[in-house]
This record gives sequence, structure tokens and C-alpha cells, in this order.
Amino acid sequence: MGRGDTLSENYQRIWKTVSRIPKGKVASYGLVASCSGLPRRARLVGTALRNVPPGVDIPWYRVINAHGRISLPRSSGAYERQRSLLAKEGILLVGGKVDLKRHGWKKGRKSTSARL
DNA sequence: CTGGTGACCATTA
DNA sequence: TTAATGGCCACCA
Repeated sequence: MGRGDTLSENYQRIWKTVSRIPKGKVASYGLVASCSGLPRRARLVGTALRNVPPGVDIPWYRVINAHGRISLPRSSGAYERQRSLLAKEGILLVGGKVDLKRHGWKKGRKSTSARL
């Protein structure tokens, strides 16, 4: 079987990584790229999320930019939709940004000590 | 083919 | 804080 880096395979890896982001957590495009074996390919993550097939359930809204901001036009309905879906999981935008210290996804880190 | 654009990012000024 | 720059590269006119 052809294993390599075709565009569709890269999308598959990206979608799989995004599906692993726990509820209540968020990850940056760059982190998703790295975790998918595609370092420095943050832009591809944006493209992959834009191309998620209809009907496929992927938590695309848990992906935001490295500054903790939503990477969609403020005036668009898409922005409000993402903000709403995040809020439903307890992730609120404070000053237009997500508190990454609290909601940033860290692979294999125990959430023992609670940060207030 | 070329050039512009974009759900990005780190660095520099 | 904002702005510019270079890297990355799929996609489209």
C-alpha cells in the first residue's frame, strides 16, 4: 500500500489528530501539524479543516491560533459558531482570547493540580 | 507557467 | 502593542 505523503493522507492524519483533542481543550494549528508529523505545516491544518467532508464529525472548533484567538473573520457567523461551541465546553473567550494556560492541550499531562 | 491569497507561526523591530 | 518578514504550500485565476 502506498504509504507516503499524499495530500489526502496528510488530511487524514490531521483529522485524526484533531479528533484526539479532549473535550474542554484547544490546540493551535501549529501543534496539530506537529502532532500529525507535519512540522511547520500549520497552514495545511487550516486547509484540512476547511475541507472536512460533510457529515464527518470532527471537533474542528477546538483548533485556534497560537495566540489563543479564533482564526475566522470576526464579522462572520462562523466566528460566533466556534465561540458558541467552545463555550458549551466551558472554554470562554476573555478579551477575545482563550486562556491557553488553562485550556491548552498538552499531550500526556495529568490535570492534578488545578490552576485557578 | 506565474502571481495572489490564506481557519498559520516564530522572529524581529 | 502593532507591523513587517521569511518560511510553508495548497489552491485558484
